[in-house]
Amino acid sequence: MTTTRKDNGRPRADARTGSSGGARRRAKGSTALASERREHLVKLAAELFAEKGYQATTVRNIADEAGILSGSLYHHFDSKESIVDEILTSFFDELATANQAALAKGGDPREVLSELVRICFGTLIPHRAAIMVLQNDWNYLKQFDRFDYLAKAEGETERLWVGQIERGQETGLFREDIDPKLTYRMIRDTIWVTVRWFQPEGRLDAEGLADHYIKVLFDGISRHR
Amino acid sequence: MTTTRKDNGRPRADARTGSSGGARRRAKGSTALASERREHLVKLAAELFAEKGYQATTVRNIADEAGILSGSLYHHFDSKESIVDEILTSFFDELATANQAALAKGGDPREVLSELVRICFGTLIPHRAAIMVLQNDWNYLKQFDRFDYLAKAEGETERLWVGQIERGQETGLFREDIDPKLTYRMIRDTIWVTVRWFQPEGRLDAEGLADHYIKVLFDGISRHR
Amino acid sequence: MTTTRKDNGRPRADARTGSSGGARRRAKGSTALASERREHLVKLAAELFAEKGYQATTVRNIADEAGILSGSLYHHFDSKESIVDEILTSFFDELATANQAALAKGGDPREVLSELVRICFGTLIPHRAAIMVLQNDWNYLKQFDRFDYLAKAEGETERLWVGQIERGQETGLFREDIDPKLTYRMIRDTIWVTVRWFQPEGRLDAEGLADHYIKVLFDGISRHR
Amino acid sequence: MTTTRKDNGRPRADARTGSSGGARRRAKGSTALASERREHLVKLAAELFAEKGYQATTVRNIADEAGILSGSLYHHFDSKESIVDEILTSFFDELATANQAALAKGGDPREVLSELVRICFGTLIPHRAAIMVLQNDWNYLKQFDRFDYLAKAEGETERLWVGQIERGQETGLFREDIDPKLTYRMIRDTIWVTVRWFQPEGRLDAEGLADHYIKVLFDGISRHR
DNA sequence: CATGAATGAGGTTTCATTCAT
DNA sequence: AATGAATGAAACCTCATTCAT
Repeated sequence: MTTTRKDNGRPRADARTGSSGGARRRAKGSTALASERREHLVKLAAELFAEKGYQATTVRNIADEAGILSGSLYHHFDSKESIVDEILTSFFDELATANQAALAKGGDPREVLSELVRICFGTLIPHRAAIMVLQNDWNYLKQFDRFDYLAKAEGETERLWVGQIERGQETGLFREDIDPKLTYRMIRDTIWVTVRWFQPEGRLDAEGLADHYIKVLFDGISRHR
Repeated sequence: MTTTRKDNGRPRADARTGSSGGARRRAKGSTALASERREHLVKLAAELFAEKGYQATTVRNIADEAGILSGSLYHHFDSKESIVDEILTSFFDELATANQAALAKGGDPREVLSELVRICFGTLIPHRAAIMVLQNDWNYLKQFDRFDYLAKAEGETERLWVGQIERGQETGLFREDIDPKLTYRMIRDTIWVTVRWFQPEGRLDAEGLADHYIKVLFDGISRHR
Repeated sequence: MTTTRKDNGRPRADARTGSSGGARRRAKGSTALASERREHLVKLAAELFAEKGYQATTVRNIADEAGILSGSLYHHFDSKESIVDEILTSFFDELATANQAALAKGGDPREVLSELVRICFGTLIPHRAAIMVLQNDWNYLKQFDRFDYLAKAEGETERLWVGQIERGQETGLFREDIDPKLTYRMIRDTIWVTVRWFQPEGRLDAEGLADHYIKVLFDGISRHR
Repeated sequence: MTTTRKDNGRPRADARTGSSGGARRRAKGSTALASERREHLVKLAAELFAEKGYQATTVRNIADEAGILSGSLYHHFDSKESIVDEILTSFFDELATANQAALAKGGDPREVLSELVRICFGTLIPHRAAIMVLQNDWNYLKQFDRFDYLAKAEGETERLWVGQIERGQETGLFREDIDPKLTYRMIRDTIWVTVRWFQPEGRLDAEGLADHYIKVLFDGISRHR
């Protein structure tokens, strides 16, 4: 996972070259340093993608930011797509891991759901770019086979959430008159979409946001006696 | 408002065109028919923008869909921007009008807010494209001075909603421990973002969605007593 | 066959666009003129391909020759590949037709073979570029699925020739101790490869070349009795 | 000839390097081993050139095949050109030597010509790559001054062959009604071009091919009484 | 002897837009 | 109202080559 790679770990559908492709080894020394440079570039790209959008960010923009020529980027990455892929993969991997942990920890559905919400809000700062890209450019990216895995990952997450909501209904914790799937989607969207206006330096930090949302989510905005 | 126009009625801060571009409108013959053709083209463009995104949709895509050549589109529109402008303006105009009406009708904050929510969900179908563009491409479009008016309109809407929430808190209808502005944003985002997955033919129609959401919004997902 | 087209008549494997692609009609008036311009460009490209090779010729080279910008070429053609495709298709179509005609005319194998040889030499001038490209760049072009049809066409031609040689052996006209397939290949290559040095203005024209070759082919270079 | 060299022994008309590049050779330690490594690399490159063509083969392809990075190739070679140069030189040197030997051996023109033909076919396997490159990429390579020597070498070979054919006509061995130069070219091309489809493991080996061709060449494909 | 990073030039292609007809 | 040709800028990407380490 931390080796120097150009193909982002996923198999490429590179039909044209065909022929040999035999010798692409590399395993030597400076993996760590190479990775550092690479990660730096990814970070620069991520910021630009978040700011201007994936499509509107040119590879020259990225290269300029890094102080190199656009062609030089291709020493580190296969393509513009593979940069964004790396950003998204990193996000999804971390999210999946955290979700699994929350589930493993156990607790009643309300506790689990709270934890899941907190996890989501918790990614807002470290994975701001990934979430921004997903919000703004997913519609564009989804057309490429390369990103099919994202839809799959989202499907699994949905199952996880919906499962908890249903369990909550069965155990009498949650109202019966809400649709689990619909509710999940609204929760999900409500959280992620905050990335558009959320400012870490603002009045509320991510945790504060989470608390606020959990409050509203479970009990609504009405005053209950 | 219904004349054949190329400049979309709004003054543009388009430095490039300089001073000459002022008087390009026409007043010729079949205004009505021309307008019809124009609206048809806008509708085609809207669908494409919604499907593929504004940036990813080329003027050729639009022209192809209309069965004409891309250059011919410029008979009807100044630019690609002015097409999307038209789509967005139409949406915002209608929304503002409806909002004003809801306010004028009066009622307690809970009733007004319910109505505002219903209005939002009500635009999901007729203005699907505009909302989709706003969700996916706003980050890109906002960089152009031309679309500054959208941010302004949004600001006004915010004031309107926040006002109602605050009134609800003052009159004891809503909890004191929620942040009005934050709450507004979450409501707003939650509603609009549904455009991404909402399918009119699905289990729930827009009205059903609205009912569901209002339920959760006011009372949360927890079972009370 | 003579309509204005960008896709060269063959289906493209354009997976990415997917979506709509509905309206690419065109059937109107100036087909003839459009075709003229297009054919002119093809001719310019053909000359360059013949002179410098397909790979070494840039679309900018072609555009320069035509006095336009490289991007403008894409108003007429899908891609550089489709230009060369057009050149090759035109050659193969004509050759296949002529071959069929020669076969239909009948005659003993020696007569038919003579005619086939003459046909090949006859294409040397009008289809110089296509033959040159086939000689020099086929190894490169064959890797693209798009050109699979060329290999198929060549296979059919081979069957045709080999059939005649075998018939010649059966009827006692040709020696039994030659391999029909091998012989065909040598004849074929010997003819086409002349395109590298053949000069229409030289001592021998294409017909002279053909006569000379037929002489050697049937009776060898030895003096017989 | 066997020293480690980067400039391939031949003076380059390479204006770019200017005056400095003259003294870059090395005379250090393991000349023999270095030479071995070098030859190995040339062989790898040769295979790729033969398979994909010179232009289409990138230095990265070659480096990949060798399991090193593309930049590392420049430790062994001046440039991509000097690699192919080495391949071609080796072929031409060997061919010239063999041709001289055939001439020195003497015999009547038919015997000499047979031997020359056999020599050509004999290079098909050991110098497959060189011949392939000459067939496919000569048109491209000839534009560089560096390869002028190839045209010169070919000129000498032509004189040699044509001389034998003319001698054969004078001595009554060959028909008078064939053009010596034309005939030479056809023989030459017919032989070399087989490299495109010749498979050592196929029905006929190189010698078999030579026999077949010599048969047809001298006596034609017709049955003579 | 090799790496890893970068250069710089140039490649094909895209696309909003213009304009004479 | 539309065509068809072209522009011009810019996009992504490739690749031979250089060079400090």
